[in-house]
Amino acid sequence: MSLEDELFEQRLGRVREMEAQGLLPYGRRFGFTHTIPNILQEYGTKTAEELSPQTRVKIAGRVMTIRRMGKAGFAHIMQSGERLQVYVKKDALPETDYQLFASLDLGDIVGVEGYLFRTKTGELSVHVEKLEFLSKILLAMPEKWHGLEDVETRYRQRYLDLIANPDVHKVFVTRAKIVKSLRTTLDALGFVEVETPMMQPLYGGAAAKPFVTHHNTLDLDLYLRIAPELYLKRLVVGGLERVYEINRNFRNEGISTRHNPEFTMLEFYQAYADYNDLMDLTEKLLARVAMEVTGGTTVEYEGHKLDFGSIRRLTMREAVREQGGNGDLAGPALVEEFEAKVERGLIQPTIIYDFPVEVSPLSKNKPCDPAFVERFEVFAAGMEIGNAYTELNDPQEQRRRFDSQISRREKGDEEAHRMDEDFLRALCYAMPPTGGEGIGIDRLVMLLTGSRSIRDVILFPLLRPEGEIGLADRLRRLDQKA
RNA sequence: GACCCGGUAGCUCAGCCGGUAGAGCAUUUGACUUUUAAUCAAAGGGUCGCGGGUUCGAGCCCCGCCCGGGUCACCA
Repeated sequence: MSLEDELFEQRLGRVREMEAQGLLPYGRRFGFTHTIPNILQEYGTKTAEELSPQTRVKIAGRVMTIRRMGKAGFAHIMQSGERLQVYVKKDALPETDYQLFASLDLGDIVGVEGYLFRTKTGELSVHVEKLEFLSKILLAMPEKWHGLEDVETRYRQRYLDLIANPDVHKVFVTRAKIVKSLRTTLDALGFVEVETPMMQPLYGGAAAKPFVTHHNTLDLDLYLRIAPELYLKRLVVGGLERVYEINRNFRNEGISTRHNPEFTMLEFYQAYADYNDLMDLTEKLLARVAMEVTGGTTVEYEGHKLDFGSIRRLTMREAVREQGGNGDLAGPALVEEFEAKVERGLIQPTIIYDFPVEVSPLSKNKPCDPAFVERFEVFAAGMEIGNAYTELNDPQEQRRRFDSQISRREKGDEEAHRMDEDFLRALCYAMPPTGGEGIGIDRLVMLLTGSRSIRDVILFPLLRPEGEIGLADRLRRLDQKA
C-alpha cells in the first residue's frame, strides 16, 4: 500500500472515530475572540507579569507543528500566515478534548480556548482549556522546515504554497494593498472606476494577438480584450472625464518571467490633460504606492535600490544617444535602436517620452514635429511598467491612422489595428483633449515585492493541465471499504 | 519555437565507474506534564516522470515523448 493510501486510511479512520463519539470532523461556525495576528500585535511584546490578570482568548487556525510529551504538549496554530503556540496539559482540559489533541494531525484545523501566558523560554502561548475540532486534513502537509519548494506544485496547488510559505502569503496581501493604494489615490482625485467589456467583437488598444471565443445564441465570435482603451475613451466622450479600470487583459502570446497570458492592467483617462500631466500623476502614484506598501520610496529589487521618489525623464532620442546609439533615426528604426541599446539597462524608474508616430496609432502628434507623438513609457528594472499618451481625438487623423494600420496588416503585420468604425463614430461626437495611461499591475507588484517572476505575483498562473490525479477513485475505494 | 537545467518515498534531497533504492522531516508503535527543526527506541512506506532501446544487469548510457524552470526569440 502506498504511503498516501495509508495516510488516507489512518485519517479517514480518525474521522469515523470522531463521528462515533458524536464529534464533527468537519465542524461548524466558530466564534473566535481574536485572530492570531491580533494577539501577536496586541500582546506580542507584553511580559509575563503584564499578561495578568488572565487574558482569555478563543482562536482558530491550522495546526502547523505538534510536540507531544506524554501528558502534555505544544502546538503552533497558524492563521493568516502567522503562528501562535498553544500549550495543552492533560489535567487542564476535559478528557475528550485531550484525546482530540492526542490524535491531531499536522494540518488539521482547530479552535482553541484558554488564556495567554509566557512559557519558560518566553514564548507567548495559549494555555488551553478547551479544544474544538473544526476540519480534518487527509493528505500530508509539506515539510515543516523547508516548506514547499517544488515550483510546479507551488503553482498548481497554490493553497499548499500559501500554507507552507508565509512569504508567499505576504506577497499576495501586499498585492491587495498595492491595488487598494492606487484606487484610493485615483478616487481621491475624482476618478470613477468602471468595468468595460472583456469580450469584444473587435479588439484594439494594443498590438497583440487575441484569444477568440464564441457566443452561441448570437452565433458570434468574440475576442477577449487585449486592452480596455477604446471603451474607456468612449466613456470620456460620454462625459466620464476621469475614469479608470483595473482588470484583466488577455494576450495570446508567449509566457515568460514577465508575461502571463492574462494579466492585470490599470488604465486611467483624464480629460483636459496631456501626457505632461500624466508624467506628474505617474510619479505621484508610484511614489505613494511604494511609500504605502514598503514605508519608503526606495525598494530593493535584484540587488538594485530602485527609487520611486525621483523618476528621470528623457526623450527616446536622448536615451538612445546616451547609450551611444543613433539618435537621428526615426520611425520604427528608432524604437528598434531603443529596444536594442537602452531598454534593458533602464534599471532606475525612468520615463522615456516622445515616440515615433508609426508605432503609436492612438496617440496625438507633437505639434512641433508630427513624426513624433506625445507618448511616454515608464521603465524600471529593465521592464516596461506603464504606457501613456495624449489621446488622439481628431477623428479624421484617427481614421488615417487606422487606414495605415490596415495597410500594415495587409503586409502581414498580424498585430496591426483593425478599423473600428464604432470608435471613430464616438470620436466624431468630440472627445475632449485627454491623457490616458496604462500601468501593468503584476509587474508593479513584482517590483514592490521583490519577485523575480510574474508567476510569483499571480495566484494561479497559466500552466499546462496536469495528468490524471486519480484521487476520486482512491477515495471511492476507501468509502466502499469502510 | 531553439538551447540549457531538472523530475528518485507525502515533503526536502543524496545516489560514485552501469552491479540488491538511501537520509532527514512526515507517518505508525512505545517512553516523556514548559517544548519549540523537542528528545529517545523501534517499524512501515518506492510505477526512480512515461515509453522504447543497448546490456548478463539501467535511477545512471542511447532514442522518443510528457511536465516544470531558465535563457533567447516573440511580446510596437
